[in-house]
Amino acid sequence: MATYTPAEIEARWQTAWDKAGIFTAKRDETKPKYYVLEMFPYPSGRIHMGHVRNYTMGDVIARYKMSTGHNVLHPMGWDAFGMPAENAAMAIGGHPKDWTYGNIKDMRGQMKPLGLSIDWSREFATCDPEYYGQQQALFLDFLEAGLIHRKNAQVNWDPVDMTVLANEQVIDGKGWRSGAEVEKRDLTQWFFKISDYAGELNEALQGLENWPAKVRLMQENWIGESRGLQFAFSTIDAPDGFDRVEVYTTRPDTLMGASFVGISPDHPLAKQLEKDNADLAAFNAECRKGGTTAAEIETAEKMGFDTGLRVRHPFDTDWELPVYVANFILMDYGTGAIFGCPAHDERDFEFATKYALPIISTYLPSEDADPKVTEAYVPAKTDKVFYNGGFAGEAWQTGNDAIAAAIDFCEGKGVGQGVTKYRLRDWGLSRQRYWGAPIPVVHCDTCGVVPEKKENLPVELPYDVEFDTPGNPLDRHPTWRDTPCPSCGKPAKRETDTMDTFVDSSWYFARFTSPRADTPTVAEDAAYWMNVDQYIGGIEHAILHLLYSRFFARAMQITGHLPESAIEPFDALFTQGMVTHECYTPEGGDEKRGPFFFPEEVDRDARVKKDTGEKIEIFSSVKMSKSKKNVVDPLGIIANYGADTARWFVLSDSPPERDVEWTASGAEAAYKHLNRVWNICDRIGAMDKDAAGKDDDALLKIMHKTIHDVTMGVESFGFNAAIAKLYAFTAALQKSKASHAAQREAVMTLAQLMAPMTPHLAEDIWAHQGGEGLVTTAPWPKADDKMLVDDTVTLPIQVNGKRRGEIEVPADMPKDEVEKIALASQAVQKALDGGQPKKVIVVPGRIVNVVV
RNA sequence: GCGGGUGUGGUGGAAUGGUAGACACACCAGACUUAAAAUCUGUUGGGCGAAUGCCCGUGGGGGUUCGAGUCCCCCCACCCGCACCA
Repeated sequence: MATYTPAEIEARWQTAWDKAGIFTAKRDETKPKYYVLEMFPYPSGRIHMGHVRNYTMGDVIARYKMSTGHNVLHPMGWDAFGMPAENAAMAIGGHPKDWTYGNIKDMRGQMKPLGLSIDWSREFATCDPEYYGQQQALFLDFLEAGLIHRKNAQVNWDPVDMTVLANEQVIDGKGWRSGAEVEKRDLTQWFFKISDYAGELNEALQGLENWPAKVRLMQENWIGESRGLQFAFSTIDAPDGFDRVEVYTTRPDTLMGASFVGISPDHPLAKQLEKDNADLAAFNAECRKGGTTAAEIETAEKMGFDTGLRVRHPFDTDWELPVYVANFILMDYGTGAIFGCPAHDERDFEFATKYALPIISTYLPSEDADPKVTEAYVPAKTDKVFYNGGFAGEAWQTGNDAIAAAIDFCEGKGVGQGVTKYRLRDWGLSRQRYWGAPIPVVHCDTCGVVPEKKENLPVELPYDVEFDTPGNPLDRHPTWRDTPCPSCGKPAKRETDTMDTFVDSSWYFARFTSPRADTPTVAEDAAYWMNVDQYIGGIEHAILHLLYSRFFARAMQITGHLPESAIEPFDALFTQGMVTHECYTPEGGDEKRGPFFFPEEVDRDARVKKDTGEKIEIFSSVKMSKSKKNVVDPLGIIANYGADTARWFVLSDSPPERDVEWTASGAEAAYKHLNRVWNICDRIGAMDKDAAGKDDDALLKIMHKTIHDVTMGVESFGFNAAIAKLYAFTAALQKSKASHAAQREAVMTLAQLMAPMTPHLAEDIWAHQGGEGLVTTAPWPKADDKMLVDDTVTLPIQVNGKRRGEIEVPADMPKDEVEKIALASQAVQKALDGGQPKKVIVVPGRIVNVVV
């Protein structure tokens, strides 16, 4: 008997697919197109199980769509710019470019054995000058269209290394290399005006019906639309030019509970006042220390500084409020100034308690509540509110009404106006780093900031750079910066900032439609292939990458690079879970700190380390990471079991949107199953072709049900459920005594249904059974509706919602007859005990419930 | 701090508001074998019972419903994101 030899089978079929060229996508107006895309990988140098899972899911969709008559585009590329390449250059020497391209070569070599249906002819890396040159062209077009502007922004500054740090390089407020306390610094930087599109991006979320609701919700919260009142406090004896302090509030209904005005340490007024106030200057400097992340700012202790300045309440000019500088107020949001209402805001309450400011209640939680405020009362939007002073004579039913009514009231009194604001900030794209796409502008002493001419693109990165000192090597390069001004021709300097890598990934999906063109896109190709029909990637990209891409699609449409129909570039989105694994430490080890052992170093069942016999501890499954050593190398799995086993396993055990735990026993089981399928094929091949069988119909009935269920499963990302059905079908086939013809039909259908998941094994079975051509290009099997319906159904009988028996009835029996039979059943008779049922619910084909 | 998510047997998980635990792992028993491995068959949520059966059970507590793992409210635990990581 022959045995299943995945290594040989897989290599053979991959060669066959290559020869047939079936994955090369060409425009074909006669077929419906289908564009399936997995988020492209960062070339770290090694594929991991997360990649295997992500690309296998995309491959299942791509192969399924191919067999249902679609013209499929399924490309792959590399998100190749970014810090790790520079870090590697600094840590181990070498050059980011060499490191990156070396990694790409390695990873491509590791991905090919997976047997993915990828059109490799479209492959590119974002660090290819041919790609980022087109990106620079887009930048220039966006700039001309007014979609990009320059302004100041804060960065993390390491005062010892004299360099800008990424958030992830700031650890506990200190630089990761120098250990120096990080400062916030202002730099002039480029920004995409994404905030101009906040309203539109927010509104269009509603049309993204095939996106997960949670991603839409996360984006909605991120954009953060709010309706509020913008108004000004007039100041008393303030410096020139600061007669008023503009504030924005979403809670104008609590204006009569104001007790202080707070401004950001970066507010112009704070900066003006600190000139004559050393203590305030010191306070502001303290606030500028620490990281720039939202989490750090919001969890930092609330600190304030009384500037001594006073303002007048807009509704009572005798009422004076102090102006504090406070560390929790962001200059980027609203006007950088707020009024504090401690009675109805938890943060303001904390602040007012700390600095002994008045706490004035305007609402009470109930009519007879104690008016003495011991904690902030924040009415929910739908809460009934009980008015307690404030705007005389105004009374509102709920918190929500109160806000809208307060805006009307204030506008009527000439105090400010209602405005809609967004939390979304403009997208800063400048990075003070080498390994990114150079921003194609020139700084000229005469002409100022001048865009580079398109014919001079790409502005290529110089290769001869040094990483021995921190900071941006482009700044130190002796000649690269020198260039004639594109406007006046005099000697000028290039900008040395490069683009955020999120820019690279914000349009790559469009580039795949014409990857070699000398314009960013080609109209006919973009029109044919866009949009991405199915996009697949990690939930960690739910906000930034996906929001930036949506903005880019709009910007590219405005500048003529994408058709209007591609304004939302991803028709359907699927966010898949991670691959996790147990962690192993020595006995008494720490779950978070280790030290850790690799899975192959331990004997899991004996709970010992293999070489030393040392006892080990097993900790729960978490995301695979190098630091925890809980990684399983896909290459090892492929070498031992083959790619089909790896593919089958990552699809089988968990729903795709959830995390999947990699277990050695699970992988082993997947391998055993594929062996079983192979053996069944082998057995059927050896059968007597003419021998009579029995129960052919039963086998074919299961077959058609499986076709139906697997088709539904694949269409709805229910891969794990589809695989469960395939297990059941396999078991039925294994036990079947049906005729050769029926069994052959069954095993060939099994191969077709498995083909998207385990394509190599499926091809081999198909060929063994004499199937025509490749199973990959064979049309998807169709379930025969007649075979799906059963003549009789088993209905559970419930009494008061508890299962008490069952009846078997013809599937098409009318409701009243079912009811009769149910009532006559032993279980119901017993429960009725001679009485009458109060109510009988018959759900046809489902259940009968008798209420007694 | 803010935002999002998850919670079902020993384990991963299944279940358009309609028989909770499909399918798989693990365990146990059996077949085959001199033996082991491989393979095949069967059992397996907990409790009570000789038994047709009965009671309990989807993180905890309430609610809506003829019927709730599923919908609503409150609570607990864990995970993810937070704008210069990709």
